[in-house]
Amino acid sequence: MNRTAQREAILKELRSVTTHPTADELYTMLRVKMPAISLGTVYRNLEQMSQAGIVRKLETAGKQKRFDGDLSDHHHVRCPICGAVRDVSPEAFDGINRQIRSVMRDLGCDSFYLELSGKCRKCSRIKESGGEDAEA
Amino acid sequence: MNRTAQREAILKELRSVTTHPTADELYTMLRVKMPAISLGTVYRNLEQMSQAGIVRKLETAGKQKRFDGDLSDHHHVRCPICGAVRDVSPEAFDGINRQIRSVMRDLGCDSFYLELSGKCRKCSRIKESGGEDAEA
DNA sequence: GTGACTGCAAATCATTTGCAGTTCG
DNA sequence: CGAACTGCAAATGATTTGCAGTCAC
Repeated sequence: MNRTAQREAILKELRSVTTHPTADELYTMLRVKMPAISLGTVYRNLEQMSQAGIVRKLETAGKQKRFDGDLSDHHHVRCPICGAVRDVSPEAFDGINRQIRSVMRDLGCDSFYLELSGKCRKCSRIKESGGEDAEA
Repeated sequence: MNRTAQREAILKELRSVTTHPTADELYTMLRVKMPAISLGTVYRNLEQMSQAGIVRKLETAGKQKRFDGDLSDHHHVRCPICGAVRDVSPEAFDGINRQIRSVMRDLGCDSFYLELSGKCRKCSRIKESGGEDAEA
């Protein structure tokens, strides 16, 4: 894998945020500094780096994939209204993860993905029915 | 919600299998008995019934959505090679689920999805590199 | 030099939607 | 009858891919 300005910019941008952006959110962010970058390149590099284990492609619900530059072992909360994803601190899951891994061993599984669902701050504020910018 | 032959056929078909079919797998299965049914109708009804809580739309990884007619509380194992989804018996997760729910309470979350990853029987047989009908 | 990579545009694939004609209650 | 539903076909949205020109090593 070669070093290219685009790849480095993508990785740097992804690592600088905790928002688990989608490919095109990243594309929009990147264009500020690098106006000529193309969406295809963003997709290609994210895919490549996730294959290489440099970034993580999240297996979240919702149609757009989200990416995470933080490779540490942690889980996510996804807002069912707007699709935003935030991290949960891993400590609370220490024991739980251990137990899940033990069950996995019996089942011959090799990894798992645990996603919580809970409204984000912004969407909690929006009372009832006033549903704005919804996602799946 | 009206009673229609299509809706009943879809629900009956979905409940008769444990394969967690995608909309178009279901469409193919249904056409045997009901050749005139359309894919759009299958999609529309699955969406509707999942909104109504009659069936479950799985939040699995992979691009195609899968559906489950079994509403009982259970988790899934997804084959990373072919995308097939199978159930895991809920007993092993009794204690784990309880602990997760307790953490969720602290975080203000209201549900969670846990997906294991493990090769299905068929894909395990395929040695190395002989990768056939892959999915995401 | 050549293989990896880029921007661009067209292609693909799953899913959704508009429409005009049925069917259910 | 009126609302909910259907089949069909066209539209949408995310992602992928083919291509011709560039860049990294």
